[in-house]
Amino acid sequence: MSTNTNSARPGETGEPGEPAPSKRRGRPKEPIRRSRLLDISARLFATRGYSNTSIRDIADAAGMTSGSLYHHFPSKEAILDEILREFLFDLRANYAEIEESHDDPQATVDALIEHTLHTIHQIPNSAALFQNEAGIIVGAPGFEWIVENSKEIEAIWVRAIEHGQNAGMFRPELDSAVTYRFIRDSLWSVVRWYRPDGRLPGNLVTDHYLDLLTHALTVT
Amino acid sequence: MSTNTNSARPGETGEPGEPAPSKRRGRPKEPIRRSRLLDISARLFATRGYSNTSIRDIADAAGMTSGSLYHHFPSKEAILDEILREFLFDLRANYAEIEESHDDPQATVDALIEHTLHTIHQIPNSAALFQNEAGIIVGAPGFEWIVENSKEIEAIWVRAIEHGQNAGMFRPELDSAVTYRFIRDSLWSVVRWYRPDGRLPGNLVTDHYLDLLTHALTVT
Amino acid sequence: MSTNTNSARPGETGEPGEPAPSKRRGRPKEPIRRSRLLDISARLFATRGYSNTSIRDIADAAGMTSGSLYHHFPSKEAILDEILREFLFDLRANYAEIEESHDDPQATVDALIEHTLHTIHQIPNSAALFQNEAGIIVGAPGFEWIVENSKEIEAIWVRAIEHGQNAGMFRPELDSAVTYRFIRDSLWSVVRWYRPDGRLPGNLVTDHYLDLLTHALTVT
Amino acid sequence: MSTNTNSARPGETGEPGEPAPSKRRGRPKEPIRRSRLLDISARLFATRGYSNTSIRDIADAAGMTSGSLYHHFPSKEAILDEILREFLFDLRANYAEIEESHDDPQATVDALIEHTLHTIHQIPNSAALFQNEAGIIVGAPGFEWIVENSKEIEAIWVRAIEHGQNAGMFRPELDSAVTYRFIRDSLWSVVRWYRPDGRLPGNLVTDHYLDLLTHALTVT
DNA sequence: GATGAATGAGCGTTCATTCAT
DNA sequence: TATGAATGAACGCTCATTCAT
Repeated sequence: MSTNTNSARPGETGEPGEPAPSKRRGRPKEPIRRSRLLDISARLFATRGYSNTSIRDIADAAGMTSGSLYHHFPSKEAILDEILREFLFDLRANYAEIEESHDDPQATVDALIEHTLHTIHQIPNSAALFQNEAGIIVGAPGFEWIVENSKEIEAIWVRAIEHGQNAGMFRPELDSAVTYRFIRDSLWSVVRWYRPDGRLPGNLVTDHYLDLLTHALTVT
Repeated sequence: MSTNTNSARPGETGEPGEPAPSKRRGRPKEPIRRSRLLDISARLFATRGYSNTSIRDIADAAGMTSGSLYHHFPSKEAILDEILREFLFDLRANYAEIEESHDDPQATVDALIEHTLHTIHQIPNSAALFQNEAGIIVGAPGFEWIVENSKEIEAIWVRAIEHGQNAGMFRPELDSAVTYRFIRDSLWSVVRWYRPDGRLPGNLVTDHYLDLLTHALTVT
Repeated sequence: MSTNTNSARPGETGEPGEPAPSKRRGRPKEPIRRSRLLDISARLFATRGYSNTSIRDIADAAGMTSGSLYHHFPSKEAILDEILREFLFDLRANYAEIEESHDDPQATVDALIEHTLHTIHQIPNSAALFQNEAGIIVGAPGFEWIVENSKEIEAIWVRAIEHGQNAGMFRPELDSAVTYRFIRDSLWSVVRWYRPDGRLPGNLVTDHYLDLLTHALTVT
Repeated sequence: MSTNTNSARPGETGEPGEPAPSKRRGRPKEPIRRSRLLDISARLFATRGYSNTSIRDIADAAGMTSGSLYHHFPSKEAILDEILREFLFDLRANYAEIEESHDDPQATVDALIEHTLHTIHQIPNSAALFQNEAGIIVGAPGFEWIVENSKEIEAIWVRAIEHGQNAGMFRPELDSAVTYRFIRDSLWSVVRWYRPDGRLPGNLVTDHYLDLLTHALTVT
C-alpha cells in the first residue's frame, strides 16, 4: 500500500508560520530545532501512520539527512515517545486543572468535553497519532507509562460523571465506566474527520457534541 | 517497538473450533483453506496492525511458507482488500436489509445500532482492522471502493436519522451528518475495548449504548 | 583503514576445487550451499577481520545478494558462531581422542603438537579467525561456550604435561599452566605466518616446533 | 556482538594517577593532553579492538566531543598510527641498544627476552594493540613502515641467534628465521593473558619464559 | 581549542515478491 | 499446491569526518 506517493519535498514542512531560518542570534536556538522536528514527525506519523513513516521521510521533510536526526533523538521510537509524552501529560494536567477549578458536575463535564475538542483543534497531529497508534503502543516495552496516565485521566472523568449522578444531574442508571468510554471514544474520534481549516467550524462541532452528550447523560 | 512478542507458533491459529487438517476429501476444500487464511490474516492485522504484520507472520501462523501464500492471494494488499471487501459489503447489505424491513425510524436506528454492536461481537478482527486502518487505506490507490461503500452506508444512516426527525421522534436541531458521525464513531470504537469473552457481556453493552444514543437523539 | 581494496568480485570464491554448480541431482544439495558460505565467510573473516567484513562482502563473494544470506543464517554473528563451533568442538574431540589413544606422555604431547599444526595447515581460516577474534569474542553474550570448551582443551594439555612430569620425562620445575600457555601460544601463532602453499613446507615447520618444544620441556 | 557493554563513562579514563585537569598554566600543557588522548585510545583499541572503537568512544572517555578530537589528530587512523609508531620505534631503539651493549649472545638474547616481557608489563595496551591488529594493518596503505621496522627488529634477533649458534651456544640445527618467529610469537602472545596487576607476578613469568626459551635453544 | 550540527556512506537486517523444482 | 532459494529495495541506525560558531 504505497501511501508515500505524496512524499514531502526537501525542505518542505507544510507548517505555516514557520519562522525563516534567519540569523537569529537567540539563546533558545536548540529547542526550536527540536520542536520543529517533533512537529514534522507528529504530522507524518499522524498522516501516514508510525510504521509507514520512515526516518528518512522525516529527515526529508525537515530538509536534513537521516543521520542528522540522530543528533536530536536517539531513535525513532524516542520521537514517538516524546510526542506522546507531551501530549498525554499536558492533557492530564489540563484535565486535572479543570477538575479542580469547577464545582458543578455539569460544568466540569462540559469543560472536559470542550477542552478535548479544543485539543483536537489545536494539536490535531498529536491527537490523531495517539488515537491511531495507542492500540499497538499499549503493551510495548517502554510505553507502560501510557497505561498509568490513561488510568488517571479516566479517574478524573469517572469522578466527574459520578459526582453528577450523586448530585441528581446525570442519570443514575448509567454505568460510569461504560459511559466514560462512550464519551471518550466519541470525542477523540472527531480527530479522524475534523479539519481545523475545513468547512465545519470548530465551535459548531463543540456545540453539537455538548448537546448530544448532555442529552445522553442528563436526567430529563 | 517490538510488538511481535506473541508471535504465533507454526501451525497455531488460536481460533478454537478449527477443523483438523485431516485428509478430508470433500468437494470444496479450497474455500475452507482460503477463509482460514483470511481469518488468520485478519486476526494478525487487527492485533499487530497491517504494517507490522509480515507475510511470513501469516504463513507461519497458517503452517505454510510465505511463498505458498502467493498461490492463494496475489499480494499482501489483496488479502487486506478481500477481508475488508467482505466486511464492508456484508455490512452494507445488512444495513440495507434493516432499512427495508423497518418502518418506524426509532426501530430502524435501534436495529442499526444493534447490528453494529453484534458485528463487533461476531467478527471483531475484521471490525477492528477496518477501524484501525481505514484512515490510512482511504486514499490509497485501489481502495477507492471503500469511499463509495462508506457513502452508501452513511446514506442509510442519514436517511433513518432524518426520517426520525421528520416524524418528530428525533430532535430537529441536530445536524444529521454530524449526528451520524457521532453514532458511527461511538459504536465502532467499542471494538477497541470490547472483548467477546470478557467480563462485560455483549448485550449489556448493547443496552447501554442503545440507552445513551436514544437519549442523545430523542425528543424529550 | 580501507582494507577492502581487494574486495572479491561477484561470484569469485578463491577456493580451489570448488565444485561447479552443475546439475547435480543429489540429496545433500543444502549442506553444500551452507558449508560453501561458511568457507567463504571464514576466509573473509580471517583475512580482513570480522568487524571489517560486511554481510555484503560475503554475499558478493558468494555471488548472491545480502538478503539471500539470511535464508541460510539468521545473523552475521550466527555465521561466526557456527564457524567457531565446528572448529572448537572438532578440535576438542580430536585432542580427546589423542589423549585416549596414547599412553606415553611424550608421545601424547607430540601428537597434540602435530595435530595442532596439522589443523593450521588444513583449515587455516578457521584457525586464524579464532586466533584473531577470540580476545574480543570471549565475554560477548552468547559466546560463553567458548570459555568452557577452552577450559576442557586446557585440561587435556595440562594433564599430558603433568603426566610427563610425573613420569620424569618433563622438567618438574615447570609450572604446567604457564607451560601450557607457552605451547599453545607458540603453536597457534604459526597461523599468522604459515601459508599452506608457501615455500616453507608444513612438515618442516612441524619438525622444527617439535624439536623446539621438546627441548624446552624435556629433562636433559 | 555488543562488546561495548563496559562503555566508558564521560570523563572517565580508568587510568589511575591521572592528573586533575586543573588550571595548571604550565609550559607544555599540550603534550600532556595529547599523550593522555593516546593513552585512552590505546586502551580502548586494545580492549575492544580498533574497528569496534568509535571516535566517539574515545571522545567520551576523554570527556570531550568527537569534533574536538580532530583538533588533536587528523583522523582515527592517525591515532592508531601514532600509537604504533611510538611503540615500534621505541621497541626497535631499545632492541638496538641491547644489541650494542651486549657481547655474549646468550646475554643478548636474555636481555631481548626480558625487555620484551618488560614492555608487555609496562605498556600492555600498545603491545596488545600491535599484537591484535598487526595482521590487518600490514598491507594497508600508509602502514608500509611497519614492515620495514619489523624487518629491522627481526634482523637484530636473527643476528643474536646466529651469533649464539656460531659461538656454539645455541643448537646449530635450528633455522634462525623459524626460531625467531617461535620466540617472537611466544613472547608477544603473553600480552593476551598477562595482567600487570594479576596474581602471576611479572618476574615469575619472565623467569619461566627465560627458562623455557633457553632450554629450547641451548646446546645441551 | 571546543562545540554541536550536519553529512554521506555504509551497516546488519527485513520483507514483499518471484520462480524453478 | 507447496517449497526454498533468491532478489532488490527499503529500513533504523552508526560512524568518520567537516565546519560555522
